[in-house]
Amino acid sequence: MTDQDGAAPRGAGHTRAGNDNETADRPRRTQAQRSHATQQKILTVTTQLVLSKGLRDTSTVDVAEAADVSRGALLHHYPSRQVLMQEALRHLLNREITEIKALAGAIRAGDMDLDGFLTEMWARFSGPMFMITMEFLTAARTDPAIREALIPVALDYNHQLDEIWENLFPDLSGASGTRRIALNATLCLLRGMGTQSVWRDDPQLFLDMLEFWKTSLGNLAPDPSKEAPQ
Amino acid sequence: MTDQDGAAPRGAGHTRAGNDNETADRPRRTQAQRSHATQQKILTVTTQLVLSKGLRDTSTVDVAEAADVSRGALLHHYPSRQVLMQEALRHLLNREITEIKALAGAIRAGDMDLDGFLTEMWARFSGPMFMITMEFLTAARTDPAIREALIPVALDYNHQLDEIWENLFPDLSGASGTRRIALNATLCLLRGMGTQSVWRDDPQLFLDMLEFWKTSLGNLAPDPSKEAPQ
DNA sequence: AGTTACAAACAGGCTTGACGGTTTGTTTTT
DNA sequence: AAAAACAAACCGTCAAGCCTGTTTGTAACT
Repeated sequence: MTDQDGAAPRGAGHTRAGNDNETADRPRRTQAQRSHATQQKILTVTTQLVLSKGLRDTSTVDVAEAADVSRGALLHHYPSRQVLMQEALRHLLNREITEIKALAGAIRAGDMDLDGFLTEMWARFSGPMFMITMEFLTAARTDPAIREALIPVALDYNHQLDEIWENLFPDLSGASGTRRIALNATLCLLRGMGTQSVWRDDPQLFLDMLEFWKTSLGNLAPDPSKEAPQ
Repeated sequence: MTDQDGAAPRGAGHTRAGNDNETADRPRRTQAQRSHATQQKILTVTTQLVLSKGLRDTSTVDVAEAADVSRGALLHHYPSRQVLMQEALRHLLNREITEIKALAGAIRAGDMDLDGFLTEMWARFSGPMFMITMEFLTAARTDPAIREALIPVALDYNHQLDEIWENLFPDLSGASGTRRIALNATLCLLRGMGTQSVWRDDPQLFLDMLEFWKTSLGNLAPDPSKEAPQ
């Protein structure tokens, strides 16, 4: 929505001479550029529509109109609605994974602690990304195609968080089971809070829960007991 | 599906004598009985279809066929698809609330402790009821009608759990804030676990998370040894 | 020239709500 | 108590709208 592809006119190598008159409004991009720009636009618009209208109420007509391409063009790049939605999901989660990787970098560099990490994660789980994910997740329960597309990226996502968690709780290196459990419990809490926020408008309660959880986790790391080797 | 209403022939009070010949195959119910039976059947079948096909993929034709009534009859009782789904949601959650009340009774009677309660709740949040609820919850985000139907019953549901919680943590009577937060965090954890179970098949992990959380909650009650149920 | 990106029109299927007609139960009249 | 009038439950069909995927055609790029 923000970046119109027409705003990047790179009228590079004309193999063929002549027709300079078209350079004004027709940027003359390569095929790959055209394809990529169109596809990005379509996928972005698709996730936005899923956010605003819901997955099942987003038709290919809606997507084509919002992306300002013809339905023919849409079907050219994504031969069926199913493929379109699968790709939109992968696009969304892969983008999210790269952002999570940035977080991991900050934590490794010592620029972020557990508190900041949880705050950041809550911002994500109460934001648009999670809501879109929930649309797909709900659909995945009864739609095998969505489910198949969801599982690998979700596993990748969780794996990234696992690495982050390892840096946040180095003390638990022996009890990897406990760390895995604590991470997953934390994520489930966030997910549950995210779903609650759909119908419940009580930001303070959510912050309190986060604080409550942080103190619970705080008891994990430090001294109070030596963790058993296995 | 399993029970045909014709299997319960209650040819009770004939105000009018005569016509015994019809009692064999025509039970002769009152209007109210007919209505009630049909409506119950429709609502039950609707929730079952939402569970198996998803909310948006459940058409009124599906419901009519599965409930073994004509579409005309369906539209007579529920004048639009929207109303049907709203009523199905209320039906579902109200039934759930009565079951929760039974749990509350068991806890008041001392027949159930925190551990048992959490196990029971996890059984619910990983079962069909929660999955159906998730369908409606997801729809509620973008569908105001569903949202309006959801909020009051959800509040009622939470209120019932609040009373249960009060009996489970009598020691925290002073810090009602903490208790409320702990309850909601617990529910959010369960909800998150429920959503995870859609695509993740690792029962042991879920049990471990539950155990993890139980110990965390155990630290809440100041005195782990003695809690006097007067 | 040949491939790729895009556009527009079309056919088929599905869904929803409306409508007229039929059966079943209830009330009123005699 | 029987008949008649009424109301509610129920059934089958219909038109309109939407969505999907295909097909045929045009412009752009290599």
